[in-house]
Amino acid sequence: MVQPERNSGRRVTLDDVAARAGVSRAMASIVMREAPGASETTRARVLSVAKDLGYRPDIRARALASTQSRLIGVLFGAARRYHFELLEGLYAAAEKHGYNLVLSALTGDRSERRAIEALQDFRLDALVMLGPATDHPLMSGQVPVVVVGWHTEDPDVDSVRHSDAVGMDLAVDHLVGIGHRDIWHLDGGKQLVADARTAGYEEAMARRGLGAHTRVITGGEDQLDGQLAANRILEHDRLPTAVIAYNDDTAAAAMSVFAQQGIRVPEHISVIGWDDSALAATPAFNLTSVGQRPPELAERTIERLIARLDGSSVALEREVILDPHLTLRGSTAAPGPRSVAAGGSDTTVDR
Amino acid sequence: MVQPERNSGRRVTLDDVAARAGVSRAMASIVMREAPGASETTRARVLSVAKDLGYRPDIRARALASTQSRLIGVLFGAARRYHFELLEGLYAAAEKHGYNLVLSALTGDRSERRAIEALQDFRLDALVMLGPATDHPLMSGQVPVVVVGWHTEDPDVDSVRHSDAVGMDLAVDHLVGIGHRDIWHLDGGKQLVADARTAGYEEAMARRGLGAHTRVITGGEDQLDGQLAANRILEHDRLPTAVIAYNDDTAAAAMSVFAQQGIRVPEHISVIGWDDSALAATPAFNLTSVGQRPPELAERTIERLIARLDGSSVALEREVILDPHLTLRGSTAAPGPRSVAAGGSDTTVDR
DNA sequence: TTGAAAGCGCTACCAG
DNA sequence: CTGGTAGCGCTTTCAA
Repeated sequence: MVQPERNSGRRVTLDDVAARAGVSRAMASIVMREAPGASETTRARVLSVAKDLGYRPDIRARALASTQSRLIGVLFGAARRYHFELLEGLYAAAEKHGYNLVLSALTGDRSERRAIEALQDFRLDALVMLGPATDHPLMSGQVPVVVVGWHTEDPDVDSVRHSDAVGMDLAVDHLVGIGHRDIWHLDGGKQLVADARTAGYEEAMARRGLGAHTRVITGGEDQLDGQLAANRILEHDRLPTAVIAYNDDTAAAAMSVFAQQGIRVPEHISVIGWDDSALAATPAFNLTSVGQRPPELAERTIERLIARLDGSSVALEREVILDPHLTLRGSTAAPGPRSVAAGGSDTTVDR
Repeated sequence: MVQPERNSGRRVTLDDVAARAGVSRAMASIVMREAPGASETTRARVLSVAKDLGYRPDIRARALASTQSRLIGVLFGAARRYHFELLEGLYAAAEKHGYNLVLSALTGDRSERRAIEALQDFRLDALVMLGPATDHPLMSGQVPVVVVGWHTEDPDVDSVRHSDAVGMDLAVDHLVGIGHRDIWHLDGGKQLVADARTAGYEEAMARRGLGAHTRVITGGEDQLDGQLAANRILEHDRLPTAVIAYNDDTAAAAMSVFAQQGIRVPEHISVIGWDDSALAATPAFNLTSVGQRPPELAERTIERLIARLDGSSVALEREVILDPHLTLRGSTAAPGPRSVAAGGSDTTVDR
């Protein structure tokens, strides 16, 4: 039941491994680093000894001795479900490339500056920012930085994200396709991503000659914002037949408000969310949603960082823009009275 | 595009500070560590030079040289709002004591073992577990471990949490006080905390002679679980007049389901959540909820860890159990037809 | 009080 | 391909 003591009090070092394998420490180091310069047999032997001894390299010593720390920082502002899904992918991708992740949360009391300082103490090789969406990340220029999910003008910052324009186009296209015209957008408030998404919505509507039906309702990014915005919608004399929300949280919140007012989704109003998160897949919401596969975003993010780090920058574009998809669920249907869509399996629409 | 040199190529080291201050490196080290053995004047001078130079100690070197890393690991399983609020407090408390936090998330693909291994590479001085609620944390016995929010039999693990029994008592007391008798519990599924909470509910009911009105509905911890459980409740011939949910997420989800079925809260049914999270405070839910102030939990957690680390364990109790409070909002009212409670300010009930 | 010196565990560079 | 040998930046004895 109790934790077994690690090999008589002292931890296993590279020297132990080298001695036991009958090679020099340098050799052992080469093998552990997967660096070139060791024969297959030696490599195999060292590896097996290391495993036997339960050797784990000391990242402190490793970082201190080398110019790299093999540490990637991840700064996240909100603990949204979507971020968590992204994290999952980041861990996997980083590990695959032999990197560790250092997480740093940006909480209310903790400014970006403080969070970054804490991160800098670890001597990161690179930084991934899931948020906050600022125009000029503080660590820009110091190490490779990639922001995921939004965009910045900073020439030193890469970005990996999905296209808001394409996503909006998919959403509007779907709705128009089943007969909607009065499609409103419940926006994300005043922030970079929200602006891009709103612009995408307006263009998509205009492109279909629905400029006159365009209407943007001020929203935000959390459930509370969604509730308030939904109430704001209900104040109008004539309701839209469909609403495209900024994200799944606000969409779900709006749905709840509608339900409380006896307005049924999708019979009376169709709702589309954004992120295609687990919340959207929840049976009670069963939300049609625009989404990017987080694992893919994560993979591309790490990939990009590694490329920068290796200097193997084969003509890197500063922005990686992926096409989102639209997952069709039960929250959208043709306008006007009709029965609920069958709760069958989800359908995905790609561009 | 390429890595710009930071501060004229080299970073500021302790030697730089020492040289500039005209003292030995050892002296500078003493000052930076706030260790005894330096005169006031020396200390002041060194500190000022360090600040001028923008010196930041290298935690890698520091950790390597000393037996301590001054790093506290935080393992979290779910990215729930409540955990995030807790994190906020942990950062503040750790910083106050001169410790850094290293976060590690437990995602689907990433078992506790892997997360712990990643953490161990940092040579943590201590570990805080927000989850998962296992009976025997893997790092137990290696470093001080405190689990927050639940309880374990492991004698090497401290725990800081609120009392589920007291919380349930507050909830049941409030409901009974305004006239409810048919009070059901929508439980948290099969996990440690859920069991404790269910037991608390049953005792609280029994204590008031309501044993016959006791009924536990199988639930879970996320919104989906809440939805399903709510539907399960609706299958009964006779509905309860009040429901105490396992947490705010399930409570909110249940409320949504009720609303969709035309059952109004609190007119037809009262609902109490748990965690008193931001979700509960959301106007649309306005949920009466049992809660603990996360900052307090966090503070006690770090405090306890430091005590263990310092060995200043003045007869430490293995468990710190705090009293939760009940925040009264609009989701509870006397049973039977009546109008909605005014949306005034929240009321808090302590024990 | 202060300074010199010995590592912490590892990487990286060197000549064999 | 291999085995010495410097350090990385800091803490920590131990004398002075």
